[in-house]
Amino acid sequence: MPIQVILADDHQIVRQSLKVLLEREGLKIVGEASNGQEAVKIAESLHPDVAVLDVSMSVLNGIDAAKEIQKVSPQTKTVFLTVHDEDPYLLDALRVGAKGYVVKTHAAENLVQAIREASRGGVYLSPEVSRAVVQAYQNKTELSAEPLSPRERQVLQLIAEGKTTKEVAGVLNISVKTAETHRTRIMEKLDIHETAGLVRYAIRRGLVQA
Amino acid sequence: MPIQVILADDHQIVRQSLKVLLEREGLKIVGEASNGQEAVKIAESLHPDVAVLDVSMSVLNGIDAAKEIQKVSPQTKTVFLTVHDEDPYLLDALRVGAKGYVVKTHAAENLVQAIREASRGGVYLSPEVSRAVVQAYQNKTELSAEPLSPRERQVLQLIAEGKTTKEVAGVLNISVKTAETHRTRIMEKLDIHETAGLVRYAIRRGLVQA
DNA sequence: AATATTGTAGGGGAGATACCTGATATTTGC
DNA sequence: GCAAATATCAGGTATCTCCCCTACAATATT
Repeated sequence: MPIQVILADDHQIVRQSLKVLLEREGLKIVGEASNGQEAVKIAESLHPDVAVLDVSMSVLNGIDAAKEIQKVSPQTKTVFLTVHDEDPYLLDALRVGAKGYVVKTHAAENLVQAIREASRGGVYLSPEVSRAVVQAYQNKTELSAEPLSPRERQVLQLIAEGKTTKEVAGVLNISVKTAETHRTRIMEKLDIHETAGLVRYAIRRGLVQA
Repeated sequence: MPIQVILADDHQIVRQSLKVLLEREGLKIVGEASNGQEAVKIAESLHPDVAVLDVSMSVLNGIDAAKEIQKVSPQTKTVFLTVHDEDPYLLDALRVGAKGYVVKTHAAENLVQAIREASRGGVYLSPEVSRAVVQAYQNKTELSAEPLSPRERQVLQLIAEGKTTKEVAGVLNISVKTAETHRTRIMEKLDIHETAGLVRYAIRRGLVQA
């Protein structure tokens, strides 16, 4: 039985291409998502073996999506596929229990290998990033903790994408007042007190692209 | 005889995937490049019918690469494949004689169509961007790489730095209403309607740092 | 067991933003 | 030289932001 995979990437062309490539390798793409929220939904209904997630996606980023997916479909292993080879992204990924981390500049074989490895319970990291992990382990380097909770990060991302508080509430299916509370707490924690500052912070953190 | 294509994208995985997809459509991928400089080299030696170029690439970006390719292989048509759907990028592309402009969030069929169209001397633009071109033509607006006046750029920068309209007025020694007017016109020109969008634009344009 | 954090929700209010209309003087471009 | 763009200023309004406060249940943490 082929390994069942879902793909989440906000670029449809990339998704379609990956699908063709992965299916040629004998993997079964059972679902596609153009953002993290969609990915969580289809993971919940399809319970795939592996979820391949881009880190930077609109509405809900890959990291937070992975956390959600763990809850709604614990057997699903997560493999990140991303353009970011910087430590913080990798460490975030590991913290949410990633079974694979593949940088887009690398060969497609890496991704295939990561999916296969993840599906049988193993872990696969792109060469450079595994070097970073070893180094962090050796130095016992603590990762600078992101002060925001997952929900807050999600709200921040939506704000940075230009959503009003009302729209944020709509997307997340919560009351406007709750969205406002999140917003307030984000500003408090980051000590940033205007939208512009939040947007710049979100871009630095990679929650949204400039 | 199949259309001969070269692919340039700094993400190997994306390139490999696209290759598989395009070849399934009967196109012949005769070369690959991971940056603009490489793309120029292989265009020079292979003289493909079409060069598919990502706009953002290291070493030499897609726009400048296209210019070079025109010189070393005049018969090669250029199709841009990019994540950017903003006017300035499109304009740059058109200025260097692009025969196609496809946004990555769109379906792969668009890319295939663009390549086919370009190879037989036509032009193909993704729906949104062609809308922008038509609009610009109708309004006789210049699809300006920088549609803002110096003053507007200055105001935008202050906004992106987190200043309120009142503060902007203070810094520039103009009335709040004038600052407001500038803000309004900036939004009009850029077709961006929230602060968050303005900030992202300003960062992309390099007016402020994230 | 006690405390802190998170996610949820609400009341109320001052100020900012976004959009509408209008105007006038100056500079710029063809 | 005259039209277009630029920079200036103003009144009005609906909506949104940002801040103050409270509250409670579910987790985490200690």
